[in-house]
Amino acid sequence: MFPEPGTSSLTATPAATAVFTAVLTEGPLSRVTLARRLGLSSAAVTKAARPLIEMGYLRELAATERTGPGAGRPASPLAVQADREFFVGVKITADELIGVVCDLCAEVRTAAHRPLSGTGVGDVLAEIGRLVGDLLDGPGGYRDRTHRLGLAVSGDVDRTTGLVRYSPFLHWRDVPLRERAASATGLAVTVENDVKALTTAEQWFGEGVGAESFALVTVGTGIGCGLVVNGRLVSGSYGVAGEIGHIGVDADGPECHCGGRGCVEAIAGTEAIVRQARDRSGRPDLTIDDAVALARRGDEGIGAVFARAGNAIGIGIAAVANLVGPARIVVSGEGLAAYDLFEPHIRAGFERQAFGAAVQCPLSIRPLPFEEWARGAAAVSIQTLVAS
Amino acid sequence: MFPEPGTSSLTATPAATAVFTAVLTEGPLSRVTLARRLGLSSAAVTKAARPLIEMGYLRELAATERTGPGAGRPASPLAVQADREFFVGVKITADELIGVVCDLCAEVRTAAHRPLSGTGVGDVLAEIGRLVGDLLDGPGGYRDRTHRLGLAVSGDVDRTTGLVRYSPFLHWRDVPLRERAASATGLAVTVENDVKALTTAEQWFGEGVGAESFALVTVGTGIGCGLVVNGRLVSGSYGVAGEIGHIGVDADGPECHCGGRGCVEAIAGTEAIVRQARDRSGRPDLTIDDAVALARRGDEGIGAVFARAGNAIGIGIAAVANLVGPARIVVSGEGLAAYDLFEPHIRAGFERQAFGAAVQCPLSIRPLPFEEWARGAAAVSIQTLVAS
DNA sequence: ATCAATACTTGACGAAGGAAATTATTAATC
DNA sequence: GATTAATAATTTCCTTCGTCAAGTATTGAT
Repeated sequence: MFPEPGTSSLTATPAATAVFTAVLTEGPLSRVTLARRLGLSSAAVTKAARPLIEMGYLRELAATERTGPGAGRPASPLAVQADREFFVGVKITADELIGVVCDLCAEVRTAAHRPLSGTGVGDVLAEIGRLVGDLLDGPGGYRDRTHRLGLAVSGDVDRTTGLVRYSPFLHWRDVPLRERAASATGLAVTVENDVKALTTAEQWFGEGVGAESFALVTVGTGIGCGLVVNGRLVSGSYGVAGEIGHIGVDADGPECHCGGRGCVEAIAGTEAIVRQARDRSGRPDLTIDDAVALARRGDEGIGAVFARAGNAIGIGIAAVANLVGPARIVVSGEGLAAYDLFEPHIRAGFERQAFGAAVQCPLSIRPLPFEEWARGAAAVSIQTLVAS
Repeated sequence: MFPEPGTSSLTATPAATAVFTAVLTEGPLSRVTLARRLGLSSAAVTKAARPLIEMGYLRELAATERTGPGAGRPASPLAVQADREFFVGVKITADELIGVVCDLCAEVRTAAHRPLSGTGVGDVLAEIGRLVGDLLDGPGGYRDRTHRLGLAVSGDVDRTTGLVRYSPFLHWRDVPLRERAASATGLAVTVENDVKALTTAEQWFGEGVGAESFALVTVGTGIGCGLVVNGRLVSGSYGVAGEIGHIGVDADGPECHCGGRGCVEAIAGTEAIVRQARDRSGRPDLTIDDAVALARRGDEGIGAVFARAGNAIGIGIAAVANLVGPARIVVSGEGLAAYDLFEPHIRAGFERQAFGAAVQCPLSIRPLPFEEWARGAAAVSIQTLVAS
C-alpha cells in the first residue's frame, strides 16, 4: 500500500529518519557505516532500516553493485529505491511556470514550461493544475506513485503554514497557497521561498551534502542568498534572511529601490547593469543581451560595468564568509549566463575582502539551468516526506 | 558530595538538561509550565527535577515567594540555587587580567584586576594562578564550592580542545591553554573566544534569553560580532565568524590592515577614529579621549568623524540583519564609552540599509562594563557544567 | 577444512518518557 | 464551615527505543 498523502509517517522514530536521510544524501551506505556515522548501534540501524525496506523506500544493493573485496562478510549497502515515489516541483515566476517530475533521489525525470497570461491567483492555480496533470499523465506513468507537490515562489513565504505572505513579482499578499494548490491538484503541497528551496536542494542533493554550513548565492534580477548554518536553514526572525543583494558595499554608490545606498543589487542586478551599460554606450535601448555581447567583443566601457558588478558581488560574498563562515559557497543564478564576464571579478572581490582564513572557503561559480529552481521545489517536498 | 570537576554529570538525561537550562535562563518556573514549554509530560519534569533538587542545584520557591492567587493548588516553582556552586571567569588582554567570581546564575560576586607585565604564556598562567587563588580565598569563602574556570581570549580559539590557535594581541600560537590553566589552578577549565563568550553570556543570562537568534556587536579597537542562529552559536568553518569589522562598506574607503578596503573597522575602529581626528584637527598627538572631548564640545570636524564611524557600524549591522535576520541585536563594547556620539548614527545607518521588515529588529545600544567580559568567561564555564 | 575477520541479526534488557489515576491545595459558592 | 471546581504535583504502570551480548552469515587466508 502507498501511504496516503499527509497521513503517512515514513519514518516513525528519529533513528529511522536519520538512517533514511543519510542514505538519501550520502549515497549507498552499509549498516555498520551508518551506525558509526549516526552514533547508533548496528542493531538499531538494522531495526530502523527493515520497515523502510519493506515499504520499498530502501533496497539492498545487489551483489554485483557492492564494493570491492576484503576479509570478512561483505557489506550489503543500503540504497534509496529512486522510483519508489515521484515528486512534482513547480517554480512560479511572473510570466511562466516551470515544472518537473523528480524521483526520490531528486533526479529530474520530465520537465515542462508554461507561459502565464496573468498573475491572478485563480489563473495561476488553474494553470498549475493543468501543468501537474500533464506531467503526471504523460509518458512515464508517474500518476500512481506521486503524492506530493512542491511550489517555489519568490518573496516572503511561510513554509510551515503554506502561506505566501507577500510576493512582489506576483503581487500576492497572504495567499493560502498550500490549501488552494492541494485542492487544485489533489496532492500534498509544500510551499517554500524559491531561494530557500534551491538551497535545500543543494544541501541534500548537491554541493552542500555533508557540510555543516554553506551558502548559495543567486545572481539575476535580484541577488539573493540561502544560508545553512549548523546544518539548518536560516529563516530570519522577521521573514528577512539572505538578502545579500541589499548589503551596502559602496557608500557613494547608486541609490537602491530599497531606500539604501550602494546595495550590491543596485550595482550588480540585471537592471542596474543595463542602466549603466546604456549610460556608457549612449544607446538608450540597449538590452542585457546586447551588453553581454558588447562586453564579450571587448568593449571596455561595458566590460568595466561587469567588472564593477562582479566586484560588488564578491564583496557581498566576502561579507557572508566573514560573518557566518560557511564551509563552501555556491554562486549561481540566471544572471550567470554572463558567467565568464563575472567570474574573475567575483573571485577578486571576494579574495580581497575575505578576512584571514575565510579566503579558504571554496567558491563554486557556475551557471544553473532554470529547471533547477523547479527541482528545488521538488526537493523540498521530498524533505517534507522524510520529516513527516 | 560535590561532583569532581570533569567527572560530574549534572544532568544525566536530555530532559534533565532541558529542565535545568530552562530554569537557569528563564527564572523560576513551575513544573507544569516547564512541561508545556519543553514538550514533556509533567511526570517527566517531576522525575528530571528530583535529582537536581537532591543535589542542591534546584530548589522549590518558599510559599512566600510564590506567585499570586488563583484557583487550584498553587504552583511550587523551581528556581536555581545560585550559591550551590561558584565559577571563576577571567578575561585575558595583552596588558591586564580581569577576573570575577560568579554564582550559578552568573551574578558577579567578586571582581579583581591584575596588570600583566608581559604576554609570555608562563607569566600569564602564573598570574592567572595567583588571581584565581586570591579571588577564591578572599572574603566570601568560595574555594570549596568552586570547581570551574572559564577563560576568554581574543583570537582563534578551539573551545572543544581548549587550544588557543592564534591570538594576535598576545602573540600566542597553538597554546594548549586548557591543560596548562587546569594544572595551574586545579580547576576544570573552559577556553573560549572573548566575543563568543560574551555572546554566550547574553544568550543565557542577558537580552538573548528566549530568542532563537540574536547578534552581539562589540565596538572598540576591533569591531566584532557574536551570532546565535537557530539557538546555536555560529562558529565558522575556518575559524572565522562574526567578523563584522571586515565587511566592506565603502568601495572608496581607506585601506584596512587586513588587505581589504573600506572595512567597517578601518573607518570606525578606535585607531581609525584617532587617525581621522588627528588629520582633521592637525594635532598629531591627539588621543581618543581628546577626540571624544572635542566632539562633545561641538567640534564639527571631529563630530563628522564619529558620525561617519557610527554610520559605517550601522551599515555593518544592517548587513547582519539582512543576512541572518536575528530577533534582536545588542551593540556594546569598550568603544561605547563614546556611546552618545555613536548612537544616532548607528541607528540611522542601520535603518537606511536594513531591508524591508529587517528594520523591525530591535537594536540595544549600551555601554558594557569591562568586567562583563570576565563574566562571559564564567558563563561559558557554567554552560560547560550544564552540558557535561 | 579450518580459522580469522567483518557484516548483520536476534532476543533480552534497561531506561526514558507518557497516560491516567491519585493526592494536594487553593478559591468560590452555598 | 462544608462542598465543589480548578489547578499542581506525584505515583504507578506501561510502551517504546535503542543497547548489549550472543549468535549467524559470508568472505579470504592458511
